[in-house]
Amino acid sequence: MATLKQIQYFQTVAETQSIRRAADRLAIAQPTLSTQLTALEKSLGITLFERTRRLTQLTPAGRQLLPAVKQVIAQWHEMRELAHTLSDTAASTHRLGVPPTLGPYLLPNIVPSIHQQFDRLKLYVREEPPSQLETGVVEGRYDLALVPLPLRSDNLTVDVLFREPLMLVAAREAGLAQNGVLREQELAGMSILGLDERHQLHREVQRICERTGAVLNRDYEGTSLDTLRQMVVMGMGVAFLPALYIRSEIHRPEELDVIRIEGARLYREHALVYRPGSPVRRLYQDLANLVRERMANAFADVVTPIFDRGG
Amino acid sequence: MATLKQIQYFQTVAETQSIRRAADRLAIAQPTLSTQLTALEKSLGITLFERTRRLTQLTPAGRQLLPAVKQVIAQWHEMRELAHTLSDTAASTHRLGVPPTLGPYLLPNIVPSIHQQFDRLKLYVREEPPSQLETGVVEGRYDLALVPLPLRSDNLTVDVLFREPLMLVAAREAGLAQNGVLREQELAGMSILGLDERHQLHREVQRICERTGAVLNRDYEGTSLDTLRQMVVMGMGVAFLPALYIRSEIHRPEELDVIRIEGARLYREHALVYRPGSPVRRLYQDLANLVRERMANAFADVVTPIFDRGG
DNA sequence: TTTCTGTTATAGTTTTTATCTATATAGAAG
DNA sequence: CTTCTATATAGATAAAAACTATAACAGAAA
Repeated sequence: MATLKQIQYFQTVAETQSIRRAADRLAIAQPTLSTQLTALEKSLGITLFERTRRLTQLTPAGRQLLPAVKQVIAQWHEMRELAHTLSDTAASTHRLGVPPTLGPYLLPNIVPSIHQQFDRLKLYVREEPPSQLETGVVEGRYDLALVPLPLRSDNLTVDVLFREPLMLVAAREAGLAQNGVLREQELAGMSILGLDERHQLHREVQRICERTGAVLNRDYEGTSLDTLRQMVVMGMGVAFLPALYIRSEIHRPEELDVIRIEGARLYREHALVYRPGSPVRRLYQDLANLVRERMANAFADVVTPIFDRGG
Repeated sequence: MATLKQIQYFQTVAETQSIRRAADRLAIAQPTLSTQLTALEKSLGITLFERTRRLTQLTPAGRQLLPAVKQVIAQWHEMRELAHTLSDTAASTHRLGVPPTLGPYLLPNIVPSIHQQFDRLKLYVREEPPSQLETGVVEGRYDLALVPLPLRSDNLTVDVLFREPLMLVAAREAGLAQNGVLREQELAGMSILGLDERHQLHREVQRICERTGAVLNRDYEGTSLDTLRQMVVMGMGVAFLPALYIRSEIHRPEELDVIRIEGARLYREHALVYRPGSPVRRLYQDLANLVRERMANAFADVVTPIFDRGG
């Protein structure tokens, strides 16, 4: 069937113009080479060499086949080189899924650290709603994903990363801010703006409202954190926004008040998930740790890293 | 060592996302595929697949190696296709050597016939003095050559093609032409112009002069048949020119007389030579026959094809 | 839960094929 | 004519690729 070995043999004989010398160079016995050469010729249906005692040289057909043979060998070497660089698992491109309410505000803060520690690792990042991220990882469209807890699937490995508070954001003119803090009870009856229901955050805010007696305004829903924020600025109501978004995007305190709610468990938790069978799960664990450490070092005032709980 | 088979297996498993299905498609047993896949992974130092019961899918590294693998296989198929077209020996490019005093005047007459009969055969033609053509064929720089007889080498197969008369050419004003014929004796003492000694024709004319008593003028020698002819036109003397040259190049009879010498064996013989070991000698014999037939059909008045004598 | 089904991995065997050693054969050189 | 050197062939051995049978295991179904 024309093996790689055989075509390597072919090339060497063509170069050395001698079966004997080629055999030496290939470190095999001369009869082996003779046999393999004949086998190759038979499988190709071509006489490749004109064998004489003095020299073994290419036939016209063999001469014209040689470049094609070299191409095959060259491609093969290229493949092996690529395999070699890829043999470091951290040298591959991994497909990372992120939710739209987290990715843009978290990744810019951690990607540089990742590149610093795993300098040859590349991330192909895509944004999707968390539910689709989960199935995406299960079905293999992603290698790993950042998702909010709790998970629907139970067949994924979960590395919990950190807890991110949700802060109440109100227009400055509303005058809600009493030294930046409100008690949970004061939320009762308040009209809350949220995202549309395709976002995971919709449900999280919904749960908070149910618990605190606040009223989720379903007449106007944001399609992104940015539009939600604009709605607040325009005085349409107040909203719960994730701390990383606030830290990342809200820089003009004169327009908005950011208010912490006292006593309430107002936060969401993010985890890194991947298939338990992934041969590179170790790398993903390392990545998870890297994220936690980065959060602890530079974002301790914003989020709470979670080191102990595993998946 | 990563065989072609193995990387084909790799590709098939990647496509089918299942070892079982890939084994079916490859018409091998499933354990064989499992084993070979593992062997490939080991030899590449990469885990290519993430195997679960539900599906077997590529790892990030495997995903990135796949294009390179496809390249190798594609090149390999290309090589096999080329081999297939080359398996017709008459589909290759053969290196043909010709002497400068024959090639330009013979080839235009026979190449069309060759292309007609062997439509996919290609000839790479080079001109060199016959002695170098001979060694060129022996040493493998040429696949075959047209050379004048007799040969120096005795380790070449010789297919004698045809006999080409040498005609005496004189300036019209010299008035030598007596109805286009002279007797051999009349050559005695005549001053003959010839080519320089690097040409085979030099020696041939020299021999004729010795036999007939003519005198070879060594003060002025032509470097090609064309310059020799110009010397004759300018009245510097007479010369022996090959019949095919005359037929091909001399169209203005007013300038030159072409004279046949009666009774003398004034001719040269041309042969097609090639290495006896050449695997395509059969093709070369066919070519030789083609040339003879072409000469017999269209050039019977100029040359004498030789069908019987072999090498 | 247990069973059934489908998938991959492992064990052991057989077949194939690649390789070796020894030797035959045949040009080329002395 | 012998010797040298290169390739080819024969026969044996070793390597590896294939098979069958079966284990292990996850997920679906009973």
